[in-house]
Amino acid sequence: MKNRNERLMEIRRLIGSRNISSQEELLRLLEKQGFEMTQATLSRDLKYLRVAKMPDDRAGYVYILPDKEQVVEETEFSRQGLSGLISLDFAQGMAILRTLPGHASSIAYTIDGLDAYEIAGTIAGDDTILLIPRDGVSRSDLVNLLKIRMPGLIQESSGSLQN
Amino acid sequence: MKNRNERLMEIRRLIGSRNISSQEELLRLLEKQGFEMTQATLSRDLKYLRVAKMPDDRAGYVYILPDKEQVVEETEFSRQGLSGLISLDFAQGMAILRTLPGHASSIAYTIDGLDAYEIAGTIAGDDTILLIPRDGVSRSDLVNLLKIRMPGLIQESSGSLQN
DNA sequence: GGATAAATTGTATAAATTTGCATTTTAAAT
DNA sequence: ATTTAAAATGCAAATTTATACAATTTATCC
Repeated sequence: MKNRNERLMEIRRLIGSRNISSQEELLRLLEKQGFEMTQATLSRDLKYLRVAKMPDDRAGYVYILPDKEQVVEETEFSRQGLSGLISLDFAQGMAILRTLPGHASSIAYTIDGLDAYEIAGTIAGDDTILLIPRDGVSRSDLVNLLKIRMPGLIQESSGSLQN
Repeated sequence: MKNRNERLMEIRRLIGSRNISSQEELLRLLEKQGFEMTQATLSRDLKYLRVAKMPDDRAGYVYILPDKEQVVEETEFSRQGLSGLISLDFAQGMAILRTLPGHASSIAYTIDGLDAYEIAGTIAGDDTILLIPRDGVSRSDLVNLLKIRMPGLIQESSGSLQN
């Protein structure tokens, strides 16, 4: 199971970091990183990750990540098994964090442990965390807090889709 | 050439107004509107319009417009008439739906299936749903959305629905 | 108008993606 | 440790999408 999650993260990282226009192409990149799998599995992974394929002037078609603020990369954090964050989104003054399956509560637990003033509380499901900031706390306040106090959790952005 | 532009507009309209998951399906809808064409041309049109195909929980795959705006359409919820909603309230910019015991997740599931822009996400417990609207979405926007796309869910007589 | 170039489309086919089914792997239960 | 259930994966086939090429339509220029 650990392998699959690592693979999912790597897929996100690759798609976020360059223009990829077919599953075969992505498959080869994954092989270079040591992941062995078939195109069929990759198709399922992309579906799971909600990766869309969009027409593009330059490359013909490119894969794009569905989320806005987001992406994660392997760091000390993920080596400790603490990461697993897929995306970070804001709505109605709150933050919605999507994670790999089963990772939400452990991440939320760690966030709670920060005892940060900025965070009023969190609610975690299986793969989603609702983070409620205190009144007056801005998005960037929150992002900065997480960047500083939980390095590795949030990675820099990449392309986004609608919404 | 006038025909092509009309067709492109109609394609945008159709994609924006409902969930379409294959070019064949879209092709049939276009034929109903009096547009005659082949799948090859449609493929080119979609590329021209930069329409992306994105995985979706309910529908498998859905075409989405590169920009924004989505229209509404009737759902199958109306036929099922399986409400179970008790009340709808607003607090902290969010909507709190109370349901009959055990009904929350199924209703939330259906709401999620709408893929409505206005709704950033939902969290369902046993008899409560927390619905998080996107920034800028008003109470009446939300109520209207639910009235239109999930007819039968909200009873006009329900007391707590003042906009 | 008539000739020519550019754009659009259909046909047929290639390429890419998804999926049913069987198998293997992993997790859970006793 | 065994058994049982659930999840993940590969393989092969089906489905879906993209495209090369030829034919057609539309625009442009004289």
